[in-house]
Amino acid sequence: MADTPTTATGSTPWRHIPAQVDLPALERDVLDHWDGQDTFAKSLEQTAGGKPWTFFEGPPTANGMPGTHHIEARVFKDVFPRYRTMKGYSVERKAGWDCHGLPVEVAVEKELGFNGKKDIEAFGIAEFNAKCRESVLRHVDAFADLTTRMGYWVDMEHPYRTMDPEYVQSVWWSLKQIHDKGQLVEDYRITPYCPRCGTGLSDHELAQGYETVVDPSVYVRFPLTSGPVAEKAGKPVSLLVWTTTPWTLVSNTAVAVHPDVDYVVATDGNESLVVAEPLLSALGEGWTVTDRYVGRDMERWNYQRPFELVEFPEPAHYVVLADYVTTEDGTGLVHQSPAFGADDLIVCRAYDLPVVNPVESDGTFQADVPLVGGQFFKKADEDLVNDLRDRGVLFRHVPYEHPYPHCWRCHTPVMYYALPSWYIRTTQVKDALLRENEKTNWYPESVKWGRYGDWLRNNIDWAVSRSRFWGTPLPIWRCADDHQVCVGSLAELGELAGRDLSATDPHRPFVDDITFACPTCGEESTRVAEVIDAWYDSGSMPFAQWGYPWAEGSKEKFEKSYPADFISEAIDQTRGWFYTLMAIGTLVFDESSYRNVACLGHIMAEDGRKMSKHLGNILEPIPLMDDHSADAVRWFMACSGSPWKARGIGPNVLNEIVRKVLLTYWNTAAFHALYARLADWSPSAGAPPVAERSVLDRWLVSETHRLVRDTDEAYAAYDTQKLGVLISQFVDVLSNWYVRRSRRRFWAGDAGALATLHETLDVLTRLMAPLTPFVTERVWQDVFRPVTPELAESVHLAAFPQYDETVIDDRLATHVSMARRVVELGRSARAEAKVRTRQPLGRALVGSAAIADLDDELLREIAEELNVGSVEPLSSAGADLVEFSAKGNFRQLGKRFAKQTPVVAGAIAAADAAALAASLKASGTATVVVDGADVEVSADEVLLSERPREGWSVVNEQGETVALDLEITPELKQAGLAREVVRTLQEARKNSGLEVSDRITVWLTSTDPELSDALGKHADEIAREILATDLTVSMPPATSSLTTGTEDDLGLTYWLTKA
RNA sequence: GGGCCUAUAGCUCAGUUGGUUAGAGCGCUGCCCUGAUAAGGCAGAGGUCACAGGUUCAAAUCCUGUUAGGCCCA
Repeated sequence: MADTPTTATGSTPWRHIPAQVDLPALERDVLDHWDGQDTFAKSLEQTAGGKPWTFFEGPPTANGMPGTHHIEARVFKDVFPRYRTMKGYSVERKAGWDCHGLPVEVAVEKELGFNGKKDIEAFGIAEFNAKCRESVLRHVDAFADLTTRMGYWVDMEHPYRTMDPEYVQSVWWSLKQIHDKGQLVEDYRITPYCPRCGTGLSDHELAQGYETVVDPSVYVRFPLTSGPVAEKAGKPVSLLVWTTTPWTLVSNTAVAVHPDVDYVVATDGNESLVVAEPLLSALGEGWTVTDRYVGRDMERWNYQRPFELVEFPEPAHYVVLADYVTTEDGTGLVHQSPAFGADDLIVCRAYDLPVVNPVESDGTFQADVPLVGGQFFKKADEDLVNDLRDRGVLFRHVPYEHPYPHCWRCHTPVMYYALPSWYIRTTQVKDALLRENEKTNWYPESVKWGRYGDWLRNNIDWAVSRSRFWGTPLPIWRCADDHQVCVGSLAELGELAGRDLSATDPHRPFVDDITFACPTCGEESTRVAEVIDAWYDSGSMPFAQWGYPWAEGSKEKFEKSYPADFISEAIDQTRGWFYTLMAIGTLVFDESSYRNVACLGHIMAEDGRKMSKHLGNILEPIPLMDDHSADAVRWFMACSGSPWKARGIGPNVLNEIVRKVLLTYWNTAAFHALYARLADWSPSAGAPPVAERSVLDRWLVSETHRLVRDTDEAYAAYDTQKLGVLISQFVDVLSNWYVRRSRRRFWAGDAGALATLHETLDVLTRLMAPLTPFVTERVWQDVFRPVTPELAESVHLAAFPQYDETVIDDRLATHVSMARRVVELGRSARAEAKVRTRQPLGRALVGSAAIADLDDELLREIAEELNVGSVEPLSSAGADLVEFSAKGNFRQLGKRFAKQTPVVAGAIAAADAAALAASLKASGTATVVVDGADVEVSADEVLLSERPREGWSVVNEQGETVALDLEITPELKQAGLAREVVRTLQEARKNSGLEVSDRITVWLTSTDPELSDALGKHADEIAREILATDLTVSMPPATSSLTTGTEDDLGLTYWLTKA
């Protein structure tokens, strides 16, 4: 690395790796290194011939600043391509920008101080769109900085942009495919509409304008004219219908009932009314039920409509079935007016009912409508209700308070209004969509047939047009006779228009000006006014990013990369990009465009609340990474908690990742480099065969292969949470068990230990590289490449490690974990006895179940770790010292005894444990008495534990026992004092700034006779431990300049100097 | 109003096919260990596993309902 702070030392290639490291500074260096070496490009070149593994980048809109939440999906979009690249796949990574859409227009409108579409038209569409074009790329640099800083490798040099002419023409081509199949059609769409402003409102605008108002709610009689109860003993029978918008009754078209709800006919003696049974109480007192029908049996009963004010194409005015009908309020019979309600329109369309709309676009009734002609729609309620009352069809009238949307600009009540709109008939490919979804792997799986599957099963046609300015123009031209031509490219348009249009900007207003003679009738064809939903743009990226099929080479690129192996975005894209990608792919190619999709939860502030300016809890992404390192942030995004759930990020959790994972890993590598350098060891020097290495080496080799196997599986299954658990646990046990227990061998330059740790760190570095690409690169450059120059020049150009299943030794794993367990219990026993670890003890006794798993090598490790002379079986203390207890193993017993389990377990607990133990040991079975009968139980059905009676410090947990012999002989006492002296001098060495390998000269004096005795007997051992070439038990010569100190508790005074 | 997700220690979260005494980290207290470490270990305090029913010999785990929060949609 260019300006690395690490340096080669002397003749050895081993670099000095500092134990402390500034991760953010390290990352800046690594970024420079990648930049200088062109590492990303090399990784693509190196794998160019490999099997393709395709990833699609979901395009962000760059008209806002990137936030910390943007890092989340980008981590997933980086980790798996890096992993696949290390596995030899060719992974193309093209960035993209989403350029069109209403949010862009709204932002520009706000900048210009505009107040609606009229202002834009006055300003000029060309000028307005130019502003949008500029706005949408305003923060591309900020996104690029974020992308670079976090180590997301994606090609930002050649991104696709949804506004580029090549992209737009590709979108046109796909729309033409859909139009030619008759699946892109014009129809009515119910839009929230402000009649004063004359404009539709977006959902976002609508949400801002809710106000609580009091509307008349009316219960109206609709007399039946057909069906089994139309005539009831000469008395009229009516459907009772409830509505809060009496003005829509003028255009009543049908009445909807729920197919599965029970409806009743009730009479008060004068008349009969039909209502849903759960809402019978709406009628009041004195009504008796005479008949009942399930909703689905009422289908197509005819009735007489409430007003005869407008002409109506028949057939209409009958009962229809609709699942959305509820029995929460009203009567369970819902008035349908498809021009003014989205649900109404869907339901009525299914019955082919007409859409009758007597209201002008300014919100007034058409002038020729009797009674209410010319009236504003809301104002007409009063006259209409009065008329209903006068004619005796009004059953009840009550004021109804509810939230109703108003225009956020002018507070005019919003009208839900049928406007012509272009639809893609996705309902026609619903079965194909369900089929494609079945083939898709969702992470987490619950989304597949949960939130997303529900959306597909309830699929509705996609209203794809927008009456706006900045978007892909809908490429449909038509003449007065509605002969439509959907144009698939500028070349095609040029042919129709008879001139070269290849350089035309395919946006409004330029394409609006192009007209041609209708190919069918010769009359003038003009473009329809709309642009398309920007979601269609982004859902087209699998082919449009290559300009398919027009751009040169686009066919090859497209065919090679469709469908994608992997996409990932946050959960809010289920009905957004995840849907539009699948829908467009299925419509155009009859195949969804992705196979695996990771669907992430949202990123919150550390307090679990949404990050917002209002709360002042926003964490800016780049400062966050500069404070904690990008690797830590990446690790958080991938491995902390479940990525499928909302998660809070902040300094606490990031600091923990740095300390527990990144620095522990770094430090283990630094430790290895330190002792490999001191031993002048080389990986090429050859090491003893694994089978001849020490037990901990053999164990670590096995665990390393296990880790490769498990992480490889986790990567392949997109399970980053599991990766985090596997790697962090491995790093912890590597540092705090393997290295800790092996330190003496490293000090001695043991080739087996050095080779084992070297190999393990190599593997660990590779398999962590996709997650934490910075620190692993630095370790690769500073620890591995200097000593093995033939290695790949970057860890990201190296191969993912391989494993050998036959090397994974489960028995050895069990044995080592038992050893660790015994150590844990031994420490606990020491703490309980209040005997410090530096005081050697004679022996530890271990329960017989545990000791069966421990060979001599492991017993030695335990003895050393616990500072005891030997570890022996508990039974060696003499049989009568041991006390047994027995418990039933519920899980085992449950299989055999089911209901009797607790009784048998009780019998085991009540039995003579010593006899039970003896019998199990002798024959493998034992007999207990259950309800007077003998029952035979086997060894695995009984949990035995044993403990000595007294004079020992004993810890007994979950069947395992460790006992410490607390007798401290004079020899042990002195050995303990020697350990204290060693400890004191090691501390002094460290404080005086000596290197770990420096040799020293030492003088010691004591004021305590017992200590003096110990110094005399253990002088050689002390000298060896503290690397003293010369140790004198006396005062030093008066002239020397020395480090000195005293340890009062011991009565020790020391002087030392570098030898 | 509908659908989905979530609810476990003060905080952040694990918890396999139901099974013995529900775990970890952070934080707190005490002690210990340290020739790489910003570490590590042992112990202590801290839990009505949101609530209410149900299934079962046995429920944090399976079922039903309720409450609260989140997301999407109306």
